[in-house]
Amino acid sequence: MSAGVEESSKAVHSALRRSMERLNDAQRSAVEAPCGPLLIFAGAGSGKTNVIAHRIAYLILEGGADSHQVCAVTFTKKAATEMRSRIGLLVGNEVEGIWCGTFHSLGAYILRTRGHVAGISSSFSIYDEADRLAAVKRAMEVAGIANNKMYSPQTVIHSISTAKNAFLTPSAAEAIAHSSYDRTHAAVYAAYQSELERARALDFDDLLCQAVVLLEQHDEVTAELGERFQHLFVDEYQDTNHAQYRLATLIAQLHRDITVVGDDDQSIYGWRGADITNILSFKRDYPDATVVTLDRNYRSTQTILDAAYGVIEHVDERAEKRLWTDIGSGEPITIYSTYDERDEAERVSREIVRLVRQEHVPLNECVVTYRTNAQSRAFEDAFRRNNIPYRMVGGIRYYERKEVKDILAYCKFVVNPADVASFVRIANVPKRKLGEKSVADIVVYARDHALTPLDAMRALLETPPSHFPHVSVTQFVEIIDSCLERLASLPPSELLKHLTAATRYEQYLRDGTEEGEDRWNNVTELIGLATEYDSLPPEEGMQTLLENLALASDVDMMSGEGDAVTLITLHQVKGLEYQVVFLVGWEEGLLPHVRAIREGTPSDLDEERRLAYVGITRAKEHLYISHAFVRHLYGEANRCQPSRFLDDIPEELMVRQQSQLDSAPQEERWGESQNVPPSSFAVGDRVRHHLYGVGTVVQKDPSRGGDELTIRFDSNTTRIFIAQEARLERL
DNA sequence: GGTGGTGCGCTTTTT
DNA sequence: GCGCACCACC
Repeated sequence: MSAGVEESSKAVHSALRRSMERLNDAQRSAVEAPCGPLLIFAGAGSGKTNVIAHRIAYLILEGGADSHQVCAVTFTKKAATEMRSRIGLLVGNEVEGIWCGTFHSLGAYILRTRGHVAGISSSFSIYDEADRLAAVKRAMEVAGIANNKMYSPQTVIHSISTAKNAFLTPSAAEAIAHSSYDRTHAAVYAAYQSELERARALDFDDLLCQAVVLLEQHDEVTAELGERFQHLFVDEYQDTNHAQYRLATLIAQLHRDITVVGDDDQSIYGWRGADITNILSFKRDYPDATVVTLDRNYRSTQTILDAAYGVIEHVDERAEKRLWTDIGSGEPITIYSTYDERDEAERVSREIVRLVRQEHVPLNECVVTYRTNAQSRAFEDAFRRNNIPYRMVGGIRYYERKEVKDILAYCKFVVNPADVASFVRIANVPKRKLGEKSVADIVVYARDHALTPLDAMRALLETPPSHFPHVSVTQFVEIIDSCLERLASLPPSELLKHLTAATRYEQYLRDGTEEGEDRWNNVTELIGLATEYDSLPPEEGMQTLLENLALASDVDMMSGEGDAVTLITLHQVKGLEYQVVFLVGWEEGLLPHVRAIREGTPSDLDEERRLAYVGITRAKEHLYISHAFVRHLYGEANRCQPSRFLDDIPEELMVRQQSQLDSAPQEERWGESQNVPPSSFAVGDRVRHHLYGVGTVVQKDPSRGGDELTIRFDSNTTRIFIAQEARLERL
């Protein structure tokens, strides 16, 4: 080692020591805990990522561990990127050796590099949700099951996913089925799985489950991997499902150096199979485990923490902990009682404008968070009306746009010509007179002769049946062949350019409309994205590009550029923090969601509660919570009661702002009031509403809480009001 | 085989 | 209130 390198390594060491001086006692004990099982209960805003980064840095710099033996698993790619850069600040270039990624990418990595011992092709495709749906539909056809109310693809997908997470093979699922309903699902599962095998494709569940099966059946691979990843770190442990739990356990089996970090209070993925008992019984799995609780919060005011505690303390099964801070109590929480979702969005918009103008809050520090994606609409409209820039996370994802999916499907098909889902998607895009019927024929021929769709087309061109679209198929095969020839030599971005040229995709999209331009822009954006993989060996670059896009989440794609308010769901906002947080739609039926109330178990309600908790703890300084008395769903007006969770926030922490507009007094809970005298409005009356302007009463229905008036406004919008509540002015 | 109309079902949350 | 699936017609 040269003197220069030694010098710089000493500098890094002292940087780490200086940085560790800033940790509190609990954080330091977590960082310095000896190798071996370690459980860190890390409350919201307790400096969790910082602690993991320090522990890994400490392990490498002070403990002499090789960075190549460190594996850090997170829940999202964004978290992985964040983790990697934090570690990099402490250990410098050493960070390059660390394996850092999501559980699904870990599964993909294991299967690509070692799957061959189980007969898994290293060029397998990853089927996303849409591919999976299409495959289930094909499987239902093959199994002769009609798509009806009894057997919808959605319920089948759910059954298959549940079966996979329980490590049931199709035949095992069939064996334990004790109703014709279950047997039918098992039959579709079997057809679906052979559909995937033929396509050399794995779905999201397979990435985890098949990796586990591989390790369980091949001790030598487990041992090799255990050596490779001697130090395992798992973030968001409360969100791990059974398969992820087993994967982590298998990797850690050899060296037993596993650090898990999580917060049972932030477990919100139970519906997706996450098992909160994984974290609660870590001590049972590893009796010698060290347990550290981080309960000092560096993010929020005490008011916000107390509100959060008020909501979470009612959860039955939780590890008791209460966050504290020395930041001070700060501002009270503002509660907005609003008329409907439009009013709610308008109030939030005006407050954002005020915050920006008067309190100089950057828009980037404002977030609006809701339970369901559908709620974003009212806010998009209001923000556009008020000229407030916003960015929306989720909704129509970039990589789910048709044109992006089409181009990616071409790439997937070139990399893996067995990929039926991709083939079906692109066979006739752009239109080349290769219709549904012919495509189906090719797929069936491929299935019957154990060929890839590509080879099936070649065979069919040799001995074409009657009415075979010879010219179209030849054209298509030529395009794919031209890409195949270049796959090993052209970098991904160049191959994409060749592909768009060969398919005349630009001409196809740029039809002169503005929408066409947008769509072509999405394609060029994709080509730009692909250049990031150009430095890898071409084929590997393409493989990695496809894998990263398949496993990217919305939050990963969220750009931090530009000054804008963020619109995001409660699930996706976990892990993020903002100066000002608006929690909207706090109504019975939305939060908690009807499904948790109606057909759910008490633990489903607890999960809703934790969702509320996650929302509250995102706020650094200002927290606003709003609810509406009327909410439009499926175009219909629904009366709503404020969420029960509002009752659990101590009254002295909040300031209530009733819409002075059009709602009844707060004490009077909606739906409780009876015998409201009929209103004096009649069909045909001309009225004025302060938000919607002038309109005509077109319908009047007496209801429990007052007369429901349907009013058609001159602006052409129709709204339903409760006559006694809405401040309507007769003209 | 492609296009355009109608009707139905749907919205939790996502790697 | 919208998107998608199905069907009738070109």
